Amino acid sequence: MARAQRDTRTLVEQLRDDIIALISDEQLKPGDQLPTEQTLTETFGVSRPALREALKLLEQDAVIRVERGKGRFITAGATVRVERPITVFESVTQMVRRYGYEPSTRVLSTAEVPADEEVAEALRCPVGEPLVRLERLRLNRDVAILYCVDFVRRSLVPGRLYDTDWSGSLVELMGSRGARPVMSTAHASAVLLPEDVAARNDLRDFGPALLITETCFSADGEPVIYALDYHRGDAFSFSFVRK
Amino acid sequence: MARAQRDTRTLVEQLRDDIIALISDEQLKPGDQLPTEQTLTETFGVSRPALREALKLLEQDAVIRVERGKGRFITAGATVRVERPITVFESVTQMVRRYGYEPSTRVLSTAEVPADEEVAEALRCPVGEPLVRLERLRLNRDVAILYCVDFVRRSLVPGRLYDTDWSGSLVELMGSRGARPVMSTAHASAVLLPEDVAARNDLRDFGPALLITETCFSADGEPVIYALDYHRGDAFSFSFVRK
DNA sequence: GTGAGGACACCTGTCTGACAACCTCGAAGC
DNA sequence: GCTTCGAGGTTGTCAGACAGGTGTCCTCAC
Repeated sequence: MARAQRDTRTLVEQLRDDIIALISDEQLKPGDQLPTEQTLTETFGVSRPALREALKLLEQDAVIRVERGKGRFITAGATVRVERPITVFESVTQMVRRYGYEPSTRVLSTAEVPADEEVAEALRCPVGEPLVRLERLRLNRDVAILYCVDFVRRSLVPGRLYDTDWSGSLVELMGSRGARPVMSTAHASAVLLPEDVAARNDLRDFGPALLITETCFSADGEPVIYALDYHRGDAFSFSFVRK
Repeated sequence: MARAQRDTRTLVEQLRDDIIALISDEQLKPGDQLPTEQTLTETFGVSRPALREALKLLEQDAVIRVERGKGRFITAGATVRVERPITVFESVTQMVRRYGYEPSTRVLSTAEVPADEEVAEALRCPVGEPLVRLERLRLNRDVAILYCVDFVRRSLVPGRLYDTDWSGSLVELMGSRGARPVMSTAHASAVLLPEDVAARNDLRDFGPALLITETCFSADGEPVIYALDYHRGDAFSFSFVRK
């Protein structure tokens, strides 16, 4: 009862964050014991089930470890955190801005193409399905930092291709069409720009690229965008936690 | 009570997996409603608190979404899964094997070096701290696929450097020293092999490399290994989920 | 004095029952 | 036809209780 209800989050989520704050405040280190359930319920003024749900979340997050009959203990996961990991979904546009770039976008080409096997599998559509293929380049102060190829189902973007503004965030665009991507599966590898692309766009000095091949899904689980993003090697570095 | 107790996992964890199985069995799709708490407690023969803890875990995993007063619904996260994502910690040795390679390891150099600023910050030790610098190459059928540089505190591997077998998994080695890494923070970027390394080891044709810079932590939260792993671009591709 | 055993306190795991807050939808009243 | 109200369904939260594992300390037998 000792708890403000302004917060729209559920009690459990507040509790989870409160406990993290407590670990930080008390400077608890890996191996240290967390206060017992009874103590915590009293400190936070909540019931045991609510507290236990919050603790369970932290346990799944590898922040704490539980030993029956003994107690709960801080693990290494409590100290190992990274800001804005690549595993949090965001649009390429957002990501680029977050890196401090304010890029201009150059639309290299838009075309209606039939789905080949690779794209068809990713977008779960028949081979030959009409798609829009979008080819773009993002430049920061006239330096190309990102070369992107995107595929979306033609049926999701009806109308004439040149009536649409393709220079903004594709995620936003799909969002306005009622199919906003909210998560994705991705693969990362290191490549060079395709030879013809480098030649056509004067990108010989692009250097090694981090290629992220990403299939974006909308809230109803439908694949919406299939994207190949070539990140200039010396312009991007992605972080993540492994546990 | 309808539940086998052989399983050493806690009831909640079994429940979480049971619910995932149920989603799969019933072929529930994103947007579909999950059975209500009451229904689920009856089908699984468990209490509501236990069930709720399991549901909370799935909620955190973005498998389900809850709307108060309405019910729980499947989200895209239920369908979007990836096997063996890069976000699960494992040793480089394990990872390479998982890719189907059976590489030989060539130890290029071992040396005792003082920590420079970059490494000192990662390993949270003073600049100048004595470290072991280990330089290795992994070859698959005589093709170099991975070039690794590792740093560990000298104090963790006492004894003469050449008395230690450095050709195996460094994670295992540290494990036998009581400091087994269990998680890490990592950064990925695309680079070329350092010029001198390529020259010295006849690696001109290595091509673009996916560089993963990783700090590995032991269970007690101490940084144990600082590693630079250059993955040959055409030999590796890492997958992960973003949500 | 010493070692083995048991009683007990402490902790987490699980269950039961209850009430509050929120949503939907239909029926009653206007 | 429209609005209002209320009943029923669903999740959010709480209180209390018992079960089972762990560690400690005391006692008792030797």
